[in-house]
Amino acid sequence: MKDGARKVSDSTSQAARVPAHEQVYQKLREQILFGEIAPGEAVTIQGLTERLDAGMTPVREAIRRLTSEGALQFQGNRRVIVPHLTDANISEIIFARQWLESHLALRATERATPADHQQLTFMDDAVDHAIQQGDLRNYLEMNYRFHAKIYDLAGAPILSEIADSLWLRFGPSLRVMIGRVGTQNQPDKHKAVLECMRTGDAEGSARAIREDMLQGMEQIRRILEISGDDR
Amino acid sequence: MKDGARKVSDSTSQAARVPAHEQVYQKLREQILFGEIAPGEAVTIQGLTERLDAGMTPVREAIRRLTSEGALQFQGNRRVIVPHLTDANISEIIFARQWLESHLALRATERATPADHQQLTFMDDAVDHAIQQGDLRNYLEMNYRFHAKIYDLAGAPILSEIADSLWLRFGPSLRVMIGRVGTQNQPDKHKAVLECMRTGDAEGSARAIREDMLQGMEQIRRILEISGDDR
DNA sequence: TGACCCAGAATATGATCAAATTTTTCCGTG
DNA sequence: CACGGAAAAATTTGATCATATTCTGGGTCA
Repeated sequence: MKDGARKVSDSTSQAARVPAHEQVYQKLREQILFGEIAPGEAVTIQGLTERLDAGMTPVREAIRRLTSEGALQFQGNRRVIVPHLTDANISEIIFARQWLESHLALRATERATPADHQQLTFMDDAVDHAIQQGDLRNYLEMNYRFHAKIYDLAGAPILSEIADSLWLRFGPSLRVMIGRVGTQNQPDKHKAVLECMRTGDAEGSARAIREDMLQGMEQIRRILEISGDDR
Repeated sequence: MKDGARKVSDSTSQAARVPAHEQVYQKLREQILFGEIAPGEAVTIQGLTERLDAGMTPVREAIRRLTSEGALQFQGNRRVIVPHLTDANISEIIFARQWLESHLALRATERATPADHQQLTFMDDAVDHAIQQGDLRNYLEMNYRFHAKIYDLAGAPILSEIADSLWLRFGPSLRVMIGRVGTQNQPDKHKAVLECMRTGDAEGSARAIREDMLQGMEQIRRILEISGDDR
């Protein structure tokens, strides 16, 4: 009954170890994180089963997970959307990230090895490259990976998860903001962070990361304030 | 084929508006939060379908949600357990709760009305009552509700969610701790918090809540340190 | 001790039922 | 005669379950 043109177990040869619901989760997560789904846009189960070529159950589970993390939002009735950020939301996120990013950067600086410094430098170069190319999607991804690497280095899994989940909340709006302002106008403090990490200046890293974060978040706030039109 | 001895829609008469996966989530969440499932204990899908008298799909979704929130943990293979807390975990939770609880208490103090003060007083009385009775389960629940009410008053949904998810992480261990120490030896700072809230001393509330939290968390750390045996 | 087999548990699909939104139809009014 | 709006039909989408399939772990036998 399941004869021919299905995709039984050939998907990625040896990637069969990863359960479907996990794969679906990862894919959907990235699509939200990097703004492929706009704030306010609806996410339907059946739409995703086609879009991601998956069954209904795995999609369902992925949606639940992302809803828990604040990346998606129940819409009273049983619709699910990518939430809009309110001004109050942004304030909360800024408040939380001030603590989180500073602390994680501080710990990361203390624990990072030269090899880690090099990896971070590569990532930052990739960010710069994406900026030059005006490659929006790649900019978002590389910028995220830079920060995510720092989270990872901090060796604080719980705090890292919280930071990650915050990123999921503002990711879609970040994309809107950059889409309007352009990648060119994105000054970041990554160079300063790298310098501090190399010299072991943990406090300095924390301060630089905090400023980097604030720049971005305030820019999001400004853009979303002006244009409440993206619905 | 759906006629006879099934449980089609008779479960709770008019509670049909709440989806099953939501109900299952709430129930399982409480069971974890109030320590009915011990750290290290396995949680099986089929076990829950019986335990909560639910279908397999809703149970699955509830487990995914709780896993996202850190209340459950994938065990490499496809087992799911209530995670053990490590010493490092506790440090992270303390760090996070220090700023979260303080900030939420501060905001709550600024926004609370006399009616809210009264509700909090009732809740604290319930805590005291549970302590006198030595009613472990009720103590845990009322203590949680006291804090949750403060989160609610703060009017900061994102931060509240984070605080809630942290509670899910240490809930099971809190139960272990109190189960060993007894409800009697649980001094709390709730009275001080209430007094500060009534007089509008926001900083004072923040400090008192922070101390209350620290007391509890350090006690958990101490107990778990001594006895690595609960597995 | 190591390989094999079996039981049980988890993953994943498709079918089926229910709810909600959208579209269509129809009637009354200006 | 056209327009607006309410009611009803139709379509779309979500919720749940029964079932088939796959994988893990443990026990047994050589």
